[in-house]
Amino acid sequence: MNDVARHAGVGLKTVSRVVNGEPRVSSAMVQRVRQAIEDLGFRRHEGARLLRRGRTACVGLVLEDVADPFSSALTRAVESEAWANGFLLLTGSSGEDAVQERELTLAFCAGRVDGVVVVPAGDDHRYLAPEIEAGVAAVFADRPAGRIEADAVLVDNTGGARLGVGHLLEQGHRRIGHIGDAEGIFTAGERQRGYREALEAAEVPYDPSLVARGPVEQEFIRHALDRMLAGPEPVTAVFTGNNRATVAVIRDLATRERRPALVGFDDFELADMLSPAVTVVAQDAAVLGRTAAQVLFQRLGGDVSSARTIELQTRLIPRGSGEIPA
Amino acid sequence: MNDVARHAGVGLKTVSRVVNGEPRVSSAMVQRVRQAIEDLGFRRHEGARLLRRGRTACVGLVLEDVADPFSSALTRAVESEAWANGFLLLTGSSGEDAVQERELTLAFCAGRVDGVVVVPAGDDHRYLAPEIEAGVAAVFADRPAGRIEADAVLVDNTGGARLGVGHLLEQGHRRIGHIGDAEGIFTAGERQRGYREALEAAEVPYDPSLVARGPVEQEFIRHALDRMLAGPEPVTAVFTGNNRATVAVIRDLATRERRPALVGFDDFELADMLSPAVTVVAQDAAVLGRTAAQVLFQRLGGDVSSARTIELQTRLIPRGSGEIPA
DNA sequence: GGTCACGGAGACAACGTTATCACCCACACC
DNA sequence: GGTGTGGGTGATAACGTTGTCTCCGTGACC
Repeated sequence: MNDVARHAGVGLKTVSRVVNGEPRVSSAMVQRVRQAIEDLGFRRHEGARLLRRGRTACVGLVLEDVADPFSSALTRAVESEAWANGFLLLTGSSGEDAVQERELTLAFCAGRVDGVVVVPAGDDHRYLAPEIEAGVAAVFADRPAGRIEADAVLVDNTGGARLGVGHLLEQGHRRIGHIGDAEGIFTAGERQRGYREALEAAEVPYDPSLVARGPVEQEFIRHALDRMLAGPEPVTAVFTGNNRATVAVIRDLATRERRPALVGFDDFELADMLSPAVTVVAQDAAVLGRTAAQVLFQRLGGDVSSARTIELQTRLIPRGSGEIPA
Repeated sequence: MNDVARHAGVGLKTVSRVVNGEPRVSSAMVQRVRQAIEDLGFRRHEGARLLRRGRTACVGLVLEDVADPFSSALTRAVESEAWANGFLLLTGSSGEDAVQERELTLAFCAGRVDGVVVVPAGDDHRYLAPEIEAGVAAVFADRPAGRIEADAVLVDNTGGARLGVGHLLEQGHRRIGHIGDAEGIFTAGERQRGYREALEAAEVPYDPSLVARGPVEQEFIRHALDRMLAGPEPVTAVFTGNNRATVAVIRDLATRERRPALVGFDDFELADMLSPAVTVVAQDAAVLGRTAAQVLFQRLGGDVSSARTIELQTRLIPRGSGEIPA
């Protein structure tokens, strides 16, 4: 910029004014400066600018795994919202690991993003308090923050699970198994609660031995189904707590004679093309991402009202796999 | 940092030294500074640091669409490579639009990323020349750069298509249709070339009326299949040029009586669970992303050898849909 | 004709780091 | 006892912007 100023024979500040399109510069000056910029191939150094201004125009997004379809839809939504606000988006995957989540989030904050959207893996986010204190906006998506007050955009997991299990109960099922994510994952707990509530509302006893929660590994799923389908009172239906589990169950059931009814939480591509087509409780990742980003930008825009939680609704998409009668 | 220095009663530079773990600081000093940092909750300002050092420790990734499974696998790979090198990753979707790609890439460069991995949408990348001149490393992934010299990591699209079409020819098919991405998309052209080469190698005449290239919209696919399946010599097999087209074709075929054999370029989740399970030519997005990132970091590490192009191999995964005899 | 307002321009200090250099002291060497 | 030598430390100047303040005209107003 110094070079430009010299080359145009004007003051440094005048160049700055032209670059920023500030008023009160005579058109002759503008011309000269423009020409000099052209000649020297000058480009404003964003880093320096933001050092001075105190903002980076970047927001961070911490996900469980970028490659997960739920995450990618969420990313897409946050990205387009960010872009619309003139912000760039940094992304990173926590791999469902609380330490990694923390490292990543703090790395973003150290890089001085203006805000972060976090799909938390851990349940203690006190580490973020100093950052929030320092002015970083933080919005939690899909799962709430642990041990700090913060904005969150969630899905009505319990209600969704009730919807899915209710659908199975309507078909006459009374022995309904549940396979969900490991202990400690917020959404999984909420969905299990919905499963239980639906059963109890229908006066079907809740049987803990029909619930399997653990890592979504083909091995784990196989054991769980073995157990549920064995014995004098095998399950006639299964409610899965996430789409990876749903797919794993479908894979496993393909190897078996007995095919229980199935309803899964979270939709996935080609669910309608399988036979039978898979009934799911759909949550809208795009809306989730968009909403979270909107809250974030409201905060960045100066909204200092107290933290709020938004809960999005789910909807049942009956496709057939839930309608196999008991 | 000034505050820390005052609080600890030491010089500014000493704080800097402690923060950066530089040698030649007495342990007493380290203690005092550490304490002061603790007391004041000091955190190094990355922006200022990088302004001084000239690097941002950020790389950008420009994709067609973050939400596409191919892209997400690629993202994941680039991300983990970046993270391993201590870099943060910025992502953005071009939406297969050359203008958007350019805007996004330049926005990354303006944000002073140290390098970019670009899955190009356009075919003219001269706009990147000044940036590369200015020291930004650029690696193209999946498709080559247009009108500039740059590193590229590609897939052997032509060979892959030959593989897929060859598989159909082996099953006795002679009327094989091809549905691929619109004109102007590099990979689509290459795959169509492979399709043609395979036919000619088998002395089957290449019939342009059996080729449909356009946007992956259900409507377009329907028309294409209508045409291919009508007339006195309908196709007995279809080779699709990308996974979105493959899925669209499967969706469409589900509504028809006549079911031609099908081989698709690019694998997708649940391809093995459909009936018939879908035979595909698989390309490894993770390897592609990892390789591109590795080349990028070699460049950032000071490798100034001339631009090179790496081509990755594909492999055929026979699952059944290609084995329907003519 | 003096003052006032205002448009146009530049000097200078900041933003928060790091690099360079100079300094001081202690110890070993001739 | 001078003279290196080298570890430990701090002043100071960058890095490339933008905010603030000042300055200089020019025309309008009393």
